[in-house]
Amino acid sequence: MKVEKAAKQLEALGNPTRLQVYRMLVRAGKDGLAVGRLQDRLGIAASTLSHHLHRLILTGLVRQERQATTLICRANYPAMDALLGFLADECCVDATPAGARAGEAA
Amino acid sequence: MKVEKAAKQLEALGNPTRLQVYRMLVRAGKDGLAVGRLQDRLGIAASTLSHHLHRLILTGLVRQERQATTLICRANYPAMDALLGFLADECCVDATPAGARAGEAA
DNA sequence: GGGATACTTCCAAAATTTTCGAAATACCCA
DNA sequence: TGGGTATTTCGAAAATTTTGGAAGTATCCC
Repeated sequence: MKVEKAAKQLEALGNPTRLQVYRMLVRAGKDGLAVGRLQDRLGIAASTLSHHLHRLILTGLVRQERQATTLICRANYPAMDALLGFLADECCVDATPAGARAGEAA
Repeated sequence: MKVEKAAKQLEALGNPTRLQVYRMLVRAGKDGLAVGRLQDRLGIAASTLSHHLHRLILTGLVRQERQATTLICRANYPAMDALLGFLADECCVDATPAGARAGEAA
C-alpha cells in the first residue's frame, strides 16, 4: 500500500461523522445499511451524508449497491485489513538490534 | 475508546507528511528518532514539522523525551494497538444471524 | 556570561474541509 | 405519463488545516 492511499483512507476515517458511518457499516456486516437508514440514525442533512459517503467510497473503504430506489452501503473489509496491516507493518525494522551496544563489533 | 478520540487519531494519521513521520517512528522502534533527523529526511520547514509533531503528540500517538538539546520522538505502540482494535472491533455484531431467513421464527 | 545548536511558538496567507438548502437525477408503481 | 420516494449534485458560506518565515525558548559548552 502506498503512503498516499493510506493517508487518504485514514483522513476519510478521521472525521467523527464518517467514522460513525463506517463503524455502523462494519457492525452491519454483509447486509450493509441503506443511505436512508444511516441518515435516520445520524440526523444530518442528506446532502451532508452523501458527501461523507462519497469520500469513504472514493478511498475504497465503502462500497455501494443499488437495490431499486435505495442504495445499500457496505464496509469493504479487505480494504480495512490492508490499512490496518499497513499501519502495523514493519514495526521496529530500523531499530537497533537487541544485542547491540556502543562500540560492539558488527 | 471513544469515537471522538479515535477520529482525532485517525485524522492525525490522515496527512501524508504526518503518516510518513509516524511510520518512520514505528520503524525506528524503541530508539526513537530526533526531530532533527525527521526533518533531514523530510526536507520540510522546521516549524511545519513541529506543528505536525504537535498534533501527533496531542492525540497520544507519539511521545517525546528530551535528551540534552535534542528531542527524541517515539511511537506510542499501545495507543496504536488500541486504535487498530477500535477499528476492527464489533465487526458484524449487528448482522443478520447466519441461519436467519425471512419469516423464520425467532 | 557568551555563543552555538535544537526546537517551538507567533503570525499570517493559501488551500481545503464541512455543512446544508435547493435543484437535479434515479427508480418504481399505477 | 404522472407522481412518489431515495439519493446525489450544485452552489456557497463558515471553519479548519497546512505551510513556513521570523522570533523566541531550552540546553549545552567554553
